[in-house]
Amino acid sequence: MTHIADLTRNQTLVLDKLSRTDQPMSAYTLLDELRGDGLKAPLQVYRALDKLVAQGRVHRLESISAFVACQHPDCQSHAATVFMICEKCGRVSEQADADVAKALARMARAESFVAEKMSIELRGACGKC
Amino acid sequence: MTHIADLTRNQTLVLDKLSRTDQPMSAYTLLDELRGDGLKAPLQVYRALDKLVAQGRVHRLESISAFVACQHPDCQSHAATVFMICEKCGRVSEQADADVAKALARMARAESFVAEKMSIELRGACGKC
DNA sequence: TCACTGGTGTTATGATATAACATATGTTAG
DNA sequence: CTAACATATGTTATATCATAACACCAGTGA
Repeated sequence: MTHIADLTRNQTLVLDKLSRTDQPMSAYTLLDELRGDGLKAPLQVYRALDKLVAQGRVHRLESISAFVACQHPDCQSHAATVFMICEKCGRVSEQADADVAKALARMARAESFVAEKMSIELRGACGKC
Repeated sequence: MTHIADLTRNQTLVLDKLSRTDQPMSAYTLLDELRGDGLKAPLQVYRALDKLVAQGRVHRLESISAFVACQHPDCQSHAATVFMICEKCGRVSEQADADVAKALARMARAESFVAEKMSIELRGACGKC
């Protein structure tokens, strides 16, 4: 049922880079760090990111225009995904939560709103900071 | 020029413009529409927006890099504010919800995370579309 | 008066993202 | 096989979003 598509070279480079850090990265930072691997233009990174995000392997943090590798074993779950972004150390915690999902589903229903994408992002200070 | 409350001229221009539409606007769209009122540079708009957002009179929609006037009578409430953004007609519905706020507060507590800002945005199709 | 604060105006620049077009490669139907 | 199609890629240029830096001015309070 869950088909894992094979990644192309550029997608692999981007996902590998994101997976090896615990912090989100901007598309241009990714590009800079992948120049040694032959990437030269923003579009090469953005196209790879588009695919990875569509597959759920990478998430875009809207509030900081950056990307993180999915930390979640199964991102196909129907629970809402909440990102807690530490503004001091930059680290991001990704948590799914059924209560949030239920409350949002109820709100959407009340408005006859059909949600296709959702982003829930908290910014502040993590426990270590 | 009639100033609203304690707002400056530029802040008043920006808030007026945002209040007269039911759709979010980008900073540059605001600038274009306010050129007739004497605004000439992006910073004039961004500075006004910064103040208005800090006061809670305007919200920034992170996922679409746009701004909306607050639709909420009392935005000082402690409930989480959820934005439902229709990708067809562009209209935005702003709703506060205690259940969402509680669930997010519980999650943050569990991680010892201290949230300073939060953004909750659903994108999809509204009831009319 | 003088320092301080906050708003304004202006030019320049930085940061994020996509358009448009050319080329290549793999898959599939005829 | 090969024509048609879909998809990935490379490249240049451009669009879109946001801030840095500096100068000026007006109000406030010691």
